[in-house]
Amino acid sequence: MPELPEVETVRRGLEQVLLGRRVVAAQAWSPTLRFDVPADFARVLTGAEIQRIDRRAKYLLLTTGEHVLLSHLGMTGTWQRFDRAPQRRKHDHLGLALSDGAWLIYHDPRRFGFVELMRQDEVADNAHLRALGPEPLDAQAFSADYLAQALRGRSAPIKTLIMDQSVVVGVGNIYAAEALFRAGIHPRAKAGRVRPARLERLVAAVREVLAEAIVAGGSTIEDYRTTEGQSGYFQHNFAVYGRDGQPCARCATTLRLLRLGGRASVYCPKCQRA
DNA sequence: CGGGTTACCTGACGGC
DNA sequence: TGCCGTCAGGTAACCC
Repeated sequence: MPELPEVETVRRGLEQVLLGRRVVAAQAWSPTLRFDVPADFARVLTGAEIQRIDRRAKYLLLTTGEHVLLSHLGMTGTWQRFDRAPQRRKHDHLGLALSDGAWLIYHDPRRFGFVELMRQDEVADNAHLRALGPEPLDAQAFSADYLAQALRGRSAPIKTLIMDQSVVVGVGNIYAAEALFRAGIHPRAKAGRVRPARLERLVAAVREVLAEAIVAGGSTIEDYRTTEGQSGYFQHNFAVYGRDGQPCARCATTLRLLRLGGRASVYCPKCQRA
């Protein structure tokens, strides 16, 4: 589900919910998500004060005095706030009771998400975080020059590689498709052969589409919700994602569907060229 | 190493 | 109604 704009929206929501409150009780109802829930989840978080909430790539990092809770939402994970202890629903896996009486619940039907606990000094070499590429909204780190160097010599489709979190983070299937449309690049173009001027457009398009989607609170296809349970609304602005068979908004050509690495990839055969 | 496929899990939807 | 196949915002583990 959630790509960078959705995770960033959740991060902002969690700041509202958590900062300045204490976790008075923590519970893990499910022993495993994608991976095992840490056995000391409840012990470590009970009594903790969350001092900061950061996002790196599609990961959320909740920092207490000593520990960091790493959370990835997978495809269908949500962190949702309730005014008071809610009735436990199917697929509610984790719960945090807060000092203001609110509860924060991690809900994830497919259980592709996961949480991990570590000490602050272990963050830098955490296996999930270590190999990540630059943040796309960091203009210094994610430049056309950087991207050209990262893609040099690579024959995989450009779409596959901009979704590769070691090349650039935060871009998933929706925003890859949207950014490639905006940049006029065919999703199957061989990554190492895309000319510098077009990489320049792609870098700009990635940044633009992500920034617009953050403003819109992300995109809700089905499961994604903010901490307040709201849907995002960027899905109303999709130019290509989920629109195969419909006319291109720019040139009216019928949008086509490709499958790359098992992922649906919709594009305009006229506006997007290899 | 790079590139490609499969697996993880549940639910929704379409076809029969 | 129900069964079966397919698909879904991600990523890690395999294979060659």
